[in-house]
Amino acid sequence: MTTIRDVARKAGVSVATVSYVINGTRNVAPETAARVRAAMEELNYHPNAVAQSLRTRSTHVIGAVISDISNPFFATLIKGAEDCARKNGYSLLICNTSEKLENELVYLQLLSRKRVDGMIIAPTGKNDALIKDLIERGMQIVLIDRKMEGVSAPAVLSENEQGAYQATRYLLDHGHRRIGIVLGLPHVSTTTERLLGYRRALAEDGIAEDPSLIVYGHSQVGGAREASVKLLNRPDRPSAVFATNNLMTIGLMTAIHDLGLRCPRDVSVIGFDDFDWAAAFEPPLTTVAQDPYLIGERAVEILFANLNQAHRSTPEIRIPTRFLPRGSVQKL
Amino acid sequence: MTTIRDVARKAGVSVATVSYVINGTRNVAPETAARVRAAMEELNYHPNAVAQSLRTRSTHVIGAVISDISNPFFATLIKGAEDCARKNGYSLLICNTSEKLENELVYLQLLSRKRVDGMIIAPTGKNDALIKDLIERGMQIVLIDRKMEGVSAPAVLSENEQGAYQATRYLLDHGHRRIGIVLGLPHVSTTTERLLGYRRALAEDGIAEDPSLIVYGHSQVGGAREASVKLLNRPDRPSAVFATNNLMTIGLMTAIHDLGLRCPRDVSVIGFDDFDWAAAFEPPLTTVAQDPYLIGERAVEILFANLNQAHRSTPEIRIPTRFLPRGSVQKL
DNA sequence: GCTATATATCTAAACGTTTAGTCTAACCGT
DNA sequence: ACGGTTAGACTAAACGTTTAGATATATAGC
Repeated sequence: MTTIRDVARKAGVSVATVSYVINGTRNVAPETAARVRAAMEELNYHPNAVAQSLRTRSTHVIGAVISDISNPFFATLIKGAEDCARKNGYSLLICNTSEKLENELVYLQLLSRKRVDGMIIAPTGKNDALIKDLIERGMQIVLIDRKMEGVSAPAVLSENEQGAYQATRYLLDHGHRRIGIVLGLPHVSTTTERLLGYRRALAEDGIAEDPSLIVYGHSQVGGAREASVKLLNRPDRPSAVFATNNLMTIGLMTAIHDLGLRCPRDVSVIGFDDFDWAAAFEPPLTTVAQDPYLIGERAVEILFANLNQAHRSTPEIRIPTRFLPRGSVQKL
Repeated sequence: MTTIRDVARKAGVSVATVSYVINGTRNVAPETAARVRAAMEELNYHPNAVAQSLRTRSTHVIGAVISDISNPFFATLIKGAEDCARKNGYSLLICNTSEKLENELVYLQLLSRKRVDGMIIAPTGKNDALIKDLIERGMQIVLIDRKMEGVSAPAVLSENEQGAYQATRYLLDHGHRRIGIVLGLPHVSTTTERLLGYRRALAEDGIAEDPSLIVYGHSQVGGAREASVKLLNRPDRPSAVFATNNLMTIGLMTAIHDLGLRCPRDVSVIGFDDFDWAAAFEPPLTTVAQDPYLIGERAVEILFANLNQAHRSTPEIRIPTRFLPRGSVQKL
């Protein structure tokens, strides 16, 4: 690999001068600059970003800690984050925790060692200690999708309560009284917030909550399928089910299919999260659409804003959801 | 940030000794080691990976250049790659080219400057020069999903020709004679290979190729929808259509839906790529399933193998596809 | 008791940049 | 002609590690 020293030698200048023409940080005579550039060209020189990082104490990398990149929600979120990062000359290092606290810990340590300039994190939820510690020692962190009580970091989240409320409200307005809900992981904020919205709508109509209608799929398709089967096999089967994320929705639809039921004839469905295929197949799915791309984008925007300010702000940004009525809900 | 020097001072030893206990590269007396570890603990010391990289000339990062992380195929591939990378102590830097040559060039330069230890690349296809150049100067590169003629790098690919052949064969066996095909990007190897399989099956039955049945969606849902609408609006509409990747499939299904047609009653469909939702909605989609997770995993396995060998091998690995007959094809 | 060997530790140079400080020569105004 | 300014270039220290080689001390063999 050719170094700045090689370039300097070839151009007959000092390494400092080469550095100045690369970065434009000081005046250098036009003809000298030209000679340096020619030398760089000829030697096919590319500055060593590792050395630059060591010296400048900035890696231009931001770490993205999510549960699972193969989940379309996070994949799209990361796309938004990456697009925004690249525009600002940054790259993204991705880390899949699989919702395991141990993985999250390992990754946070790793990113910290790699001296990333910041992180966006969808926390598993049980780990405030390390995150707090990182923030204290100056690491820039933005929470995405989920928040954590007690950590003072910006967070970019969906309007979960409102979205879930709308979905439930819609079902109630269509005459449904027994409404099941398939939730994801018990202890993350998205789950609790969506449950809250569901409850608010029910309460509004004076419907007593039936605990047997509230089931957890633990954010896995298989788990959602099992939970849904149990839910749908009850003698007093709900007439409608609200699945609170895309994996839950797939599990629920699979269960309906496997039980030989039809949607919406036998059971109405609303899903949280919208994707291309939701409209293209039968039934066209009624969904509460989140905007994961925007979440990712806003998160790194905020990260950069804080990176350039001495004092950091810790806003809680809420990205609105959109309710998309399609064909998976039947009027009773 | 606390440095190795701080630890050394606190433990009353030289920095070398601290380094030795961190890396276990030389004998150090047990009690000294204990003292050093205590100091590290107390100071909450985490080695600076940037400095380590500069010195050891290894970043433990591999670059992943793909077209679009929000495409589930690539998202799953990246998951496989990341899982394998992490097991070996490596991280993944992701780069979305959006199928644009210019982006690919920028990213390859960037990764090269960042001194990644290797790259896995799904090339846009028109850019052999830079990739060849990188390989020549010692960069470890593994091609994924697509290959490039003339570059001597390992490649991990699906059995595209065979998969497409099977799908077409299946349609022929079900009595279809006019079979449309919706292809992705014209110049990438996956497209040409899948077209080849389609042709082989048709030729086998002595069916003359009808160019009007071969359309391109340019690997975008919108493009696929438009192309499909044109295809299905022909007076001599094909009785079956083969969509050669997941985006094409969604575009095709959307077109069918928008035209008020029903699948499989009016038109039979087979898709390339299988995903959770393909089985859960109506019609349950008959697909040729790829194994993107395995592609990603094998790719970084090969990368690591070559990283540790003086002489590198450049195998072309083919990952088998699985044909999954479900409900979207009608017998004529 | 002496050499040979093994063990534990240290010194200092490197990895490839950036950048504060210094130097030189040219230019300017008076 | 001379001090003051400026433009352009250079020197060298620093960023935080690793590691080859030197040094010192203990252990063993005879």
